Amino acid sequence: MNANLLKGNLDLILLAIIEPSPIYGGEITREASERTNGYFDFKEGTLYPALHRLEKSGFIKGSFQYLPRGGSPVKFYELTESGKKELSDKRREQQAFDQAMSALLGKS
Amino acid sequence: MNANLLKGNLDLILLAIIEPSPIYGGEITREASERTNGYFDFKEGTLYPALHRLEKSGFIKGSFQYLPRGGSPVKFYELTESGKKELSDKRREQQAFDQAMSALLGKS
DNA sequence: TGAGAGACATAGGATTACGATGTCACTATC
DNA sequence: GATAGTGACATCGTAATCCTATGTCTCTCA
Repeated sequence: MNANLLKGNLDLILLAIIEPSPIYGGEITREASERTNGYFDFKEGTLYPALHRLEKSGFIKGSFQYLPRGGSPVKFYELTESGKKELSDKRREQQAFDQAMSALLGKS
Repeated sequence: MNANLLKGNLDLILLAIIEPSPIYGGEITREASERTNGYFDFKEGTLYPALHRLEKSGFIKGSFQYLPRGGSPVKFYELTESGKKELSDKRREQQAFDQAMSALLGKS
């Protein structure tokens, strides 16, 4: 996978994965990988700074919780209201970009 | 336009615009803008370093030529054989990324 | 001759993905 | 019960890349 293609799309992807229900870091990576047949494989140095960025911007909110199976507590993230708006904005933005790309490349 | 979305896609766009026939910088910008109704508006600080990068990589080849209407000579670029291969590789890469994005976002 | 336009060029800053590394709490094994 | 292993979270430094700002050069036109 070309790393640069991810730039500018990572936030959108994370917001979209978090949207349905609270989820923590490791599960986000697994979800992204499974749903794309291994195409996406977020590294920790990619995922965690991005989550912090989103939290700092107020788009997501995290809280540590214990899993039923024990172990260390994990940080569950969920969308804030502002995050929901950001998600739909970014979806639109991405569609506009896709459309422009198609106009240049010719959809084939 | 979100600048980050362009990252990793600029080379593909330039190669695609250059492919049909030799073209110089200013015309590339105009072409990109016209075909996307003004969505793309490459800045000089974006365009020229990118062209240099592609030329240094051997994907395009430039030569100064005078325009019929006079003025300073302009630098026409055209694809090399290696550039044609790069273009088709990048097209494929982009399609794979699109597909993965759709799998995550749900094409709607 | 001087102002302006068009094309090409590049340095510096900002953003962002990622490799490398570290910490911490718990689990399993010997 | 000491030791090694695992999963999750965290952060530093690097590399890549787009863009703002600035500059130069050539030609045209007033």
